[in-house]
Amino acid sequence: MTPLARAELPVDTAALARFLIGKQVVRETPEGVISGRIVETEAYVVGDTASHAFRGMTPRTRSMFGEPGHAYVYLAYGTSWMLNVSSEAAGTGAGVLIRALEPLEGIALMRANRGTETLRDLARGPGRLAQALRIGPWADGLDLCADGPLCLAHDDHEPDEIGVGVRIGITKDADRPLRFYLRGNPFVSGPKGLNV
DNA sequence: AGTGCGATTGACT
DNA sequence: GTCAATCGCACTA
Repeated sequence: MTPLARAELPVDTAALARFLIGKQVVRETPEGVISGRIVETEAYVVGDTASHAFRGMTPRTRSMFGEPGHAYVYLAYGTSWMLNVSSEAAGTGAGVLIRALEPLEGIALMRANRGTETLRDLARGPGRLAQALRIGPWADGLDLCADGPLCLAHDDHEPDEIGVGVRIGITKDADRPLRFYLRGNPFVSGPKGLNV
């Protein structure tokens, strides 16, 4: 398993969000490897009022302002951890939210982490994804382009058709087409009809 | 120091 | 379909 090289990541946030569709997230735990294919992402771009980075760097968002290809992990609604990939040049705050995975390896571990047997529910949604991979605050700032407990990787799978739509669950800047997903993939989150 | 509010989820009608 | 849980953060004063 070779991590994605930082040099091959598109600098532009929306381009990176699209690029990451079909790539893999690989999680190495003491119990074994967990991996999944990225089937849904959202871009939080420069100048985006929906982005946590919009008002400048804060203690929480510092990872969005570092080198690209690092994890930005935060807690949403006091209940769910979110995994993002930092984008743009160092000093610029932007990132890509990984919203859903198609489980590949370590499915038994994912079931144990999630407390459910339902394959479709293991990593469909950003909070579920983080729970399935046991991603928490420890991963904030981690380099995702290096060997380690969590990284991004290539996938040999044939590229499917990528759909574009509006982002889910936000109120500000809600009309921008910054959500990317694999058309028709059953592991894409969101209300029915948003993955067609 | 106080307060309002989410880049969600799961339980329930 | 509706709705509460839950808490760290950023904004106001």
